[in-house]
Amino acid sequence: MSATTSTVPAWAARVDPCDAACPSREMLDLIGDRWSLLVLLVVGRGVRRNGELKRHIGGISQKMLTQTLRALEANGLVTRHDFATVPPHVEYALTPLGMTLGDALGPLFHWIETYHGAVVQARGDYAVRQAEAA
Amino acid sequence: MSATTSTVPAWAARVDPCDAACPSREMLDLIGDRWSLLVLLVVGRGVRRNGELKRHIGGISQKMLTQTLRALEANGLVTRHDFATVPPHVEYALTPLGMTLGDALGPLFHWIETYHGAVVQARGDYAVRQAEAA
DNA sequence: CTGAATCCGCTTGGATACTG
DNA sequence: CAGTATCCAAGCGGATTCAG
Repeated sequence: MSATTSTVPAWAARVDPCDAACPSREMLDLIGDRWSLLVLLVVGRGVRRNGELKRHIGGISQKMLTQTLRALEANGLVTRHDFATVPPHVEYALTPLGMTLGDALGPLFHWIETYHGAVVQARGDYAVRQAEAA
Repeated sequence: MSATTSTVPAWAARVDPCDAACPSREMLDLIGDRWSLLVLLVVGRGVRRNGELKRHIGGISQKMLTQTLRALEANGLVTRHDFATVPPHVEYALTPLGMTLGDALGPLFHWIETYHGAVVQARGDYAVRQAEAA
């Protein structure tokens, strides 16, 4: 560790957002929307069919579900299997690549569980501080 | 591997997106925007001042930088220290809570580095498949 | 230097109706 | 059941301007 600015956490040194061409940008865009992580999660749970997914992910519209699934498919994270039957039957599943992403997301979900309470409280404290300042 | 649906990855069992009141929803919303993760990352790197941050995070506007910092502050992830001097001097830093989130994001950043190439290739393959189908 | 405030275009995303 | 297409409102977010 050298002197100057060096106290950089390990996790912060890995990507370079300064560079617009950096993978972090487009990858962050892919998962940085309202539904991708949720869909990834539920598909990872083994929910495979369109209707089931829509019922499981409360609040998602058909449009966004399809759109999100297509994006995930286009990026090699989920597979889409159309049985070409009548009535239609389509099944989605995670690819091996998608599963590795799921694994990488594990700590994040764990953090959410663990620290959600702390965030809520911090939010309350902040609101109080704002009120006092005003 | 058992037969029916039971093969649920460990990471997929942790949160319940079905429940609109589930922490996963609001937490996912907080980080699921264009800039939050980036700002969190750069602040984690020790970049503390407004101007520096804007220069480091290519493409971010003053408006979004301030807005994002305020949101992170309101959720207890970063601190804002105003030195109340002329000219103005303000410094941002991660809270301990913010650092734990950074830690939880480490595997995700690592995944991005590791599998970015695979995603790009998958994207190419998908495009080819689309072209052939058409 | 830090940042608040305004204007405004573009995208996001929901509701609905329609197809196979 | 699965999915597309269209319409349209809301808000995200950038550029600019003003202030302390």
